[in-house]
Order: sequence, then structure tokens, then C-alpha cells
Amino acid sequence: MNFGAITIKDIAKELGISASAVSKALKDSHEISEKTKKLVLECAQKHNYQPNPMARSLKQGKSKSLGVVIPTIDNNFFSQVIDGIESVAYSKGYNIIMTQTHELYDLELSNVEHLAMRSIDGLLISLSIETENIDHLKRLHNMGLPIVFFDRVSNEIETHKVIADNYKGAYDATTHLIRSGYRKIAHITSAVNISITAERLKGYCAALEENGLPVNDKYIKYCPQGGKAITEIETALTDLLNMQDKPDAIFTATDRTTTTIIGLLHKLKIKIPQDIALLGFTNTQMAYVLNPSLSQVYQPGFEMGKKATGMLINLIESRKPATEFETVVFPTQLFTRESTKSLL
Amino acid sequence: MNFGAITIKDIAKELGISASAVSKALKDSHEISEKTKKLVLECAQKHNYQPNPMARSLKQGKSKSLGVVIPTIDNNFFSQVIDGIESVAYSKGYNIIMTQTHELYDLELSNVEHLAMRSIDGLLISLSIETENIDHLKRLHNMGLPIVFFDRVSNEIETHKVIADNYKGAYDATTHLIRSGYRKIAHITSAVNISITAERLKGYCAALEENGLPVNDKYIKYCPQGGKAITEIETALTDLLNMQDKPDAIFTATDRTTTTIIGLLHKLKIKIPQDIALLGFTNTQMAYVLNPSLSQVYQPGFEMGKKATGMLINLIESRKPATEFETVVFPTQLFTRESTKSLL
DNA sequence: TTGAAAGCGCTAACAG
DNA sequence: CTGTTAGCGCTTTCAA
Repeated sequence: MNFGAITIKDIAKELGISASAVSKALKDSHEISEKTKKLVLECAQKHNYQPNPMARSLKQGKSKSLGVVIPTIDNNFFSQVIDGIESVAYSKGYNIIMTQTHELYDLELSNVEHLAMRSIDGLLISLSIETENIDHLKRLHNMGLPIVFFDRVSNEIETHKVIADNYKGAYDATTHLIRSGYRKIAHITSAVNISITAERLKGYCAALEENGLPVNDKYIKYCPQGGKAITEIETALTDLLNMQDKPDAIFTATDRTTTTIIGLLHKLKIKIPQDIALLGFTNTQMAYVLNPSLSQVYQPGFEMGKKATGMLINLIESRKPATEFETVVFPTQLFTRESTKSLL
Repeated sequence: MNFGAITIKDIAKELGISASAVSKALKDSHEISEKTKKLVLECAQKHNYQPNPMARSLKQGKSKSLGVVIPTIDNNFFSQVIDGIESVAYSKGYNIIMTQTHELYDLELSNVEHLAMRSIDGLLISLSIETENIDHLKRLHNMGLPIVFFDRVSNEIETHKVIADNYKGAYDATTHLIRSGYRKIAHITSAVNISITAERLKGYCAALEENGLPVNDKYIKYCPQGGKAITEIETALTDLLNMQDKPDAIFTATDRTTTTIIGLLHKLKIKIPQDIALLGFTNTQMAYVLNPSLSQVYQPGFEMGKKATGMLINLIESRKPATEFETVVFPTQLFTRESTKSLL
């Protein structure tokens, strides 16, 4: 770090003035003469002076970096969120330190600790599946660390949150399946404890009920690891396919589950949608080239990232501590394609 | 940052000893009595003491963070590389600061400057497509910043590099197409100036020549933006399809190009592989569920990230400046599927 | 308009 | 074994 970099002191020495004068000149303070300013600026330019951010952070108690904690980067939704986060953060002079939890509580814990230790100014987080207890976040939040949740949120901390309209996304998806003539709609979802699971499940149930269809618990399959392990998806699918009254459609709740299921059905030579229809939450841009083209519920990841970051930076930079917190809900988009072609 | 955090001074005061004693006790120095150590440790524990990394960095001239510059995160290959980078970095106590260039030279420049300013201890970089001039990297490298290139490398800086065997990957792919009976094999590749383009092109040509097939320049299409814009891929494809002697197979050189081409061919109702075969470099895990399942050249992204990071950390931590530099080449894997089914 | 001095939190050389 | 001191680079009073 700071490889042979020039410091304020060096400039001061070269110009025969004091370090504080240089510091002030550099930030165009009114208490420095134009002449001196010009001299300093030129000298700084000449040596390509870059302020040492560590020193500045140490002094000012601000690091100008944001911590980002997500389950995994290898996911269309999250990489789009990251793009959104970056776009806002950079424009406001923040850099981001990104970490993945891989859905593990222990990793989330250590990543968060590590970030806090790293003196981040704020934290953006989407909880891991394993995370049931968020004391680690409460502690930091109570100490004054601004936190904004997105996607997988917790109600145990009062702060800004950014989510997709998971309820409506699931509701629309299920309704579309029903309208297309499917009656026995299974739901393969993520772990039972995370926020998006509950919301999506609610939407699914509501659509069924509104259409006079029974909610059959046997049609609801949880993947405790959120589909990280292909085996849990396989088990869920096999269970469904082995049922006496097996489903005629599957509504999958996550990106990974959706794309994996399509692969598994392929392997089993089960035709979509003839044998079973498929519709899922996924942000893949390849949905239309999958075989068959895949109906999808799309979340505006980029916008969600932007919004969350904007809110976080507001929290960080606002003079007075926030007292009003917002939960911003973004609409999802339903794309209907061959995988849910109408039976009617 | 450092929200209400306890400092060494606080501990010193509470225990009625000096700050330096605490500092030494904390690092288990032999010049501190066991009794004091125990006291200090307990007190630190009690208050959940966390050293301030800024202060430590400032003092030690090390930030324990690595800069990572990649074209885009929204790419299977790169997100796998990141996973590899993270896995090694964390285990060695480094955190990573990641930035995307989106294939733009200006963004690469500002990201690199920003990272350098951020006092990173080392840099991992895969060059953007627009980058022809790497003076920005040379400058930092000359100032002593350890740099490791991966994937898209430059020969203008002597340092460690990690790449896939692009030549062999392309050679194997092309050979496979030839053996499957295809004779007019087009190559849609990335921008002409980046390293991987040249290497893959060479492999493609070599395979053709070894099999007595002509290298037809008209069959080679460059995408100056690396496929970032769908239009350039579309143009390349249309050009090929409009040729009198149009190709019977396409070998695509990048992840994005490959998946986009399959979509475009779909739209045009051109059957793969009956009308035209397709084989490409891509790390998508969905290759086998695409329509048709996609033959692919797979690069070991995770391992490449691990290796590059290991090398970088070695550079950073080695006492004497390195004089010998390595270019590590990872083998690619060819998966043959329906999109290149034999014509014979 | 400029400079001297103190201090952010931590470490390391040197004294005691 | 423990304390004093100085300093990393920068900012910010306060004094000149």
C-alpha cells in the first residue's frame, strides 16, 4: 500500500510551508491565499499526490466504504443487485467491500464481524438461510452502524428495507398457472425461516384459495439449504412425482431451484409443460432459450440495489439519527412462456 | 465506523497500565507477564475489543485488502473466479474490494486509481476490452504494487499470470466440430485486442489447418464490445447467415456470445445442430438444460481464482521482491452435447 | 493568511 | 517486565 506515495509533508517541505497550509490549500480553504493554493495544487499534481485514505479515515472516523453481505454472487438476482449497489456507491464516493455467506450462519457472522472491524460506514445485507438469530446485527446496529436490509430481511431490527413484492409475484405466478388450466400446483421453495419464503408462500396460498383450490401441504416442499445442494431439490421433486395425486404444475420460489428443476425434469424425460408445467422466480436472462422457454417471475435486482444503497448512504450522511424507517417494495414482473403453456 | 468501539487506551486506563503494555499483551508478547496478559485479555473480551484496522494499517503500511478488477460480475466464469479469490483471501486474513469495469477503459482506470488510493496491498485484474494502454498499471507496478493478472492478461508487465489453456480449449472445440462432420466452421469471438481472443483464434486456426481445412477470414467475426451489446452479436450472426457459402457450425469464444447466439438462433427458428451446430466457451451450469443442450468449453474459474490469489499473497508477503514470474495455465474441459451432434 | 500543536488508534524502539 | 515517547498521514483548532 501507498507505494512510494507522496504525502502532505513532502509537499510542505518542497514548498517550504507547513503541512497544515498544504492540507487547507488542498481543500480550497478560504483561509489560504490564491498564490499558495496554486503552488500547492501544482506541486500536488506534479507528484500525483493522493491522500492516504487510512489516515483520513482514522482522523475523520469515516471510511467511505460500504459492507455488502449476500448469500452468493453466483446468482443472477444478486449479481444484478450488486451492479445497482456499485452504481450508486461509486457515484457518491463510496467503495464496496463484498462478502458471500454461502447461506451459512457462521460465515455470515464472521463476515459481518470482519466488515465491522474493517470500519465500514454502513452495511447492506441479505440474510443467509441459516441465520435465525441476528444478535450480531443488533449489536452493531445498536452501536450506531447504519444497516439496510434487502431481499431477505428481518423484522427484529427497525431500519430501511428493500424487497420485491414477493407476495404479489407468487400470487401472479400461481394465478397464471391456474388460468392456464393447472389445478394441482406444487410449490418448491426455500428454507422455511427466511422472509421471502413466507411471503411467496402466502401469495401462492392466496391465489389457490381465491380460485377455490385447496392448499395441499403435501404440495409444498421446502429446501432447507435454499437449493444449494442439488440433492434437496431432487428429493423434493421425487417426492412430488411419486405422489398418488401428483401435481400438474410446479411453482418454484428461487432462482437456483427453478433452473435446477428444469434440468432434473429433463434428465427424467418428463415433458414440460405436457407432463408438468413449470414457473419460477428467476432473474436469468436465458429463460427464453431454455428448453422449453421458461416462464419466470423477475425481480428488479438492479433497481433494488440502487435503492437500498441510496437509503444507506442517506442514513450515513444525515446529521440526525433517522427515526422513520421505510420498507420499499418493488413490483415483480411475470413473463409467461412455453413452460406454462395453457392446457385449455 | 468504529461505533462506540473500545480502544487500547480504554483498556489501559481501566487496568491502570500503559497502552503499549496492552498492545503487547494483546499480541502475546514474551515481554509481558502472564498475569498482565490475562488481565488484558479478559478486559478486551469483556468489552469486545476490536483493533482499529485503519490505525493499524496506517502504522504498518499494510491494509490487508486485495483489489479485484473484473469486467463484470454477471458472468458465470467471473463469479466462479471470485469465489476462488474469496476462499483464499479470507483464509489468509485479507478482504477483497471488488470493482467492475463493464469493459470500459475509463472505468478500469478510475477503479484502479481508486483501489490504489484505497491502499490495497495487491491487485488482481482481468483487463477490460477497451484497455489497450496499461500505463496505469505499469505506474503502480513500478511503485511496487504487486499485481497478478488472470484471464485477460498483458505481456507488458512482468508478473504472475493465471490463464486457461485458451489455445487448447479452442483447438479441442474446433477439432470436435470437425470430427463431427462440420467443415465450414465460423468463429465468433471477442474484441481483437485482448489476449484470450488471440489465443483462442490460434487454437481454432490450428485445428482447421491440421485437418486440411482452409481458414476463411470471412468466417471469423469479432465483437468489439465482447458481446456486451446484443447488436454486435446479431450483426456477426446475420453476416454469417447471409453468406453464400454459409457456415455449418459456429464456435463462439465467450460466455455471453455463446448464450446469446443460442437465443438468436432460436428466434430465427434456425435448428441447432441440424441447420447449424454450436459450441462455445461458457461456464454456465445450465448448458445441459438449454435447448438444445449446449456443447461447451469450460474453464476452471474457481481454481484460477484460488491460484491467482495465492500467488498474489505470496508476492505481498515475501520478504524479497520476486524476480521469477510464472504464468500458470489451467486446462479447459470440453463437454459435448446435442448442439454439436454428429452429422456423420 | 499561515503555522504550531494536538490527536485519531496503534506500534515499536528505547528507557527504566 | 512495564512505561515513555514518537510517529504513521491527515485534519483541525488556536495562536501568531
